[in-house]
Amino acid sequence: MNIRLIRTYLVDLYKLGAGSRYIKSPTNELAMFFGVSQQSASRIINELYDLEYIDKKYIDRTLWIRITEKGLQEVEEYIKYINDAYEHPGEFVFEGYVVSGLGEGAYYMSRRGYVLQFEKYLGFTPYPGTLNIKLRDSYYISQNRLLRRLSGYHIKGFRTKERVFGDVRAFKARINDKIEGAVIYAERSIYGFEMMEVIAPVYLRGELSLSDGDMVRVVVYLNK
Amino acid sequence: MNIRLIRTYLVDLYKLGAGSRYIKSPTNELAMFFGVSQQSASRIINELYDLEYIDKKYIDRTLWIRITEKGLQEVEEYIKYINDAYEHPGEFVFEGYVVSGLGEGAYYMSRRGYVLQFEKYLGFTPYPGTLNIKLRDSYYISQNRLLRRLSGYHIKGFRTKERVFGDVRAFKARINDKIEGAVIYAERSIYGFEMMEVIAPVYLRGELSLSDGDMVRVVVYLNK
DNA sequence: ATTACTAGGGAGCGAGTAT
DNA sequence: TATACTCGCTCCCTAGTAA
Repeated sequence: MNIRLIRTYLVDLYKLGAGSRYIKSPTNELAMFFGVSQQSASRIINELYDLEYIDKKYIDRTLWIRITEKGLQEVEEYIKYINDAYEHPGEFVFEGYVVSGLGEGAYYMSRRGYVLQFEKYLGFTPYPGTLNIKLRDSYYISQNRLLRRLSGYHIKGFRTKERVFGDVRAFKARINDKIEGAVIYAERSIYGFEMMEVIAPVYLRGELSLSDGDMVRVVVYLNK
Repeated sequence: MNIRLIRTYLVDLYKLGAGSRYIKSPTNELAMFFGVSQQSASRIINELYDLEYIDKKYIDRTLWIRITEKGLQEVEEYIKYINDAYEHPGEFVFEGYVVSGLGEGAYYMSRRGYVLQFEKYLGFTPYPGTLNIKLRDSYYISQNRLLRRLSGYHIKGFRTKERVFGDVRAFKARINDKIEGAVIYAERSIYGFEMMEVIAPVYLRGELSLSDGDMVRVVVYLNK
């Protein structure tokens, strides 16, 4: 079954109280609650059971169900996403810790081929260096994976005599609710989705008094 | 398209910022965000457009979309439901105003055929009379429609020489976070879904100092 | 480069009905 | 009375590709 449908049915079962105990759930009643036929309710329950999102048992041939741990995780993640959508439309909020990079950010950020485009698209001249952030938990990591697939500003790569500089994509962002900068994704990044690279017109570690391990909040604008 | 799917796609578009302005939405990017193919994203967008949940326009052959007023209502109602599920699992919360009934509640509540069953299933002897509540808005009304379809406690009807008393269904409930009573649904109710009838072991108007027009909060337990 | 049509397959649905 | 199987129909999905 489609994961989108699974989530909505699990929320309905959660609403009925199946998140904390077994509840009596005759399929014809579930059917009314779901807005489907009795047969579909039966099928849905059995599919959720096969996928281990719910447990079920029968008392006098009547169905009792309870959401499993796996199901609860799915519900809670979904509810978190919905709330986040409501509270932060058009933005992705990230939290993570400052870590030291390999120091090569300064070199890249100061290449004239990039700088001119950053100025054009982002409206500022980046401080020569990037702030590396290790995201706090899996929710932010999966959000980062998603963000990275969106297009944002397209900074074109170029080549010099010595080597090739790949494409970079950028999204404007606000760091610690204070400084306007950007998140950048190098086309061939050495980092996985648990890391973010942030640039700004100023030296962020200095301006925000940041040291390795400090928590940082980055709000990425999707349409700015 | 299935209303459950519609809602999830609308939430995604809302998250992308389409709730407050037109956003650039190339179908291949939407596809990645939705987790479907480019072709499906295109189809989904056009179906949402046909159903008037979104507006769309093209700039240089690229799609820009915005959620319509109708779409926003759908999203907001859905988010409200999800939050409610999270905050009140196993309960339906209602708010409404005290209104005067036709006074026939006292007569019904004191029929021995009903009283014995109320005692058995609900654990209290109802005060002879019902508190009539007119629900505050459409959200509560649709929730009441849903609740009424669930089974709850089944109080069987009976007949006397004079007339027939129909079946009644009941759910335990807490009134104004203070008194434990029940919501009852007469099989052949004269009221629509905008009304609730509440009973309790005590005289609610007296115990809670209620007059016509006062706001009342009823928390219905689904599994109690 | 971007949208969206077409065709084929599979998922999801309700009615009828066996158990 | 309850669950859930079968069947036929529709809806939904993707790949290929036209515009």
